[in-house]
Amino acid sequence: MEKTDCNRKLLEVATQLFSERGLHGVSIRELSQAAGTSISMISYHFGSKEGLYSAVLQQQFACFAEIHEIRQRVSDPVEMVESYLRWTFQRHRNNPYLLRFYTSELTNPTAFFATLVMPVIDEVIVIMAQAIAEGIRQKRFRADVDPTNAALALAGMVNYFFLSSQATENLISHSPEQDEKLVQQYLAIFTRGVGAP
Amino acid sequence: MEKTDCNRKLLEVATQLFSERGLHGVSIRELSQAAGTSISMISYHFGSKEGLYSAVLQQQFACFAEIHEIRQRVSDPVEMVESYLRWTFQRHRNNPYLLRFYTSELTNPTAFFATLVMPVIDEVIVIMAQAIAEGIRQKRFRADVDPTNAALALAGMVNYFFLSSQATENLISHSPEQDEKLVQQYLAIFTRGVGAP
DNA sequence: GTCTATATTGCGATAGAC
DNA sequence: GTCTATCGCAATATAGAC
Repeated sequence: MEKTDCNRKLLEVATQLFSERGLHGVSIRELSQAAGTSISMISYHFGSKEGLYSAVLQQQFACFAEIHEIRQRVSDPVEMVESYLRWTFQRHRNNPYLLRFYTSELTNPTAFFATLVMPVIDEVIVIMAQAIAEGIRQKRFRADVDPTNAALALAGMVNYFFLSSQATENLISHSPEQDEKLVQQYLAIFTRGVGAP
Repeated sequence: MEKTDCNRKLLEVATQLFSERGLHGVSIRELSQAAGTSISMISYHFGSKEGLYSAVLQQQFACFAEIHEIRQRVSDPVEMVESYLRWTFQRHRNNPYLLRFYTSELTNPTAFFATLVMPVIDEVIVIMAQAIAEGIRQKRFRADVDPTNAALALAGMVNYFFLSSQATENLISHSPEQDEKLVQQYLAIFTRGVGAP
């Protein structure tokens, strides 16, 4: 293997294997073998197995920063909800491993949860809660809606579609062609749900 | 330790430890030590570490069968949604470990996912989709709502509240005293969201 | 930068005494 | 039914050659 192509390949296979079986479910033997390199390359490039996991995690969660650009571009609350939904669908489509790290860290947090995961999740929730609060101020959303709780409900609806896909593959199509239809369904449910009468 | 009190104690500590760190994150040494017994008791009572994990899983997911009683007792679609929400809150409150096994199995499925987990999840989704379809037939919900997708959205809203609790403990109260308020918020968002105009 | 070989620790499972 | 002791193996990490 040439130069530090080894580095890239390790990150690639680690992303898949860690996402499928978690930090403890994969050995550095299997990782190095799947990457077509030797076991010592993990320590050399990433310090340790946990160092490799941490590098994967950082790569996975980098896309959450995009929420800031969206917030800057979109001012209308309803448009913000629609943008969030479409962005979230695209995020999961562009990166089929993301949700596994996301939920795996939420339910069985590793040492990196507090520094790498929780901050970016909170940022998104806070920004969406702000958008919803703005909708309430504009009297387009009901005054008795709790912005943070509504933001969680919104995130829950869309993320659960991907979270449950393993269990519901026989009940509903998960084809990307349905995505825009689903965005509109969730948008309709949510905006009518929190909308002023 | 007397008689097969050992059995009970092992199940108890295994439930906590497996929920926190997953099947691969806990060793039988640690399990037996935490249970105040010896390592060989796991093989003796449960065959293997995986056998113990399987026993825990069955115990955890037994409560999902309660959905059948609810369905039998409640005929009104809106009432069914409210009953589902309250039942789900109670399920998570009665058993703080349930959601971890639930999502851990969804994202990093073990050998038991297909037989122990997926069937009970699907049952709940199917029953709720039936209730929503009935609401559409009664023209109380909109005709353009997809029942299965709406059932997933409903499940997503409420489950995500618990799923994200580790990340959002600084953003929103997770005290049980708020539960009824949250049930009403989710009920309002969902029924208005899918409701006929 | 990458390999092979190895040191060391911890794993799951079980044999055999009681 | 429960224990101690141990087997065989796989784990992470690293030393040292190239």
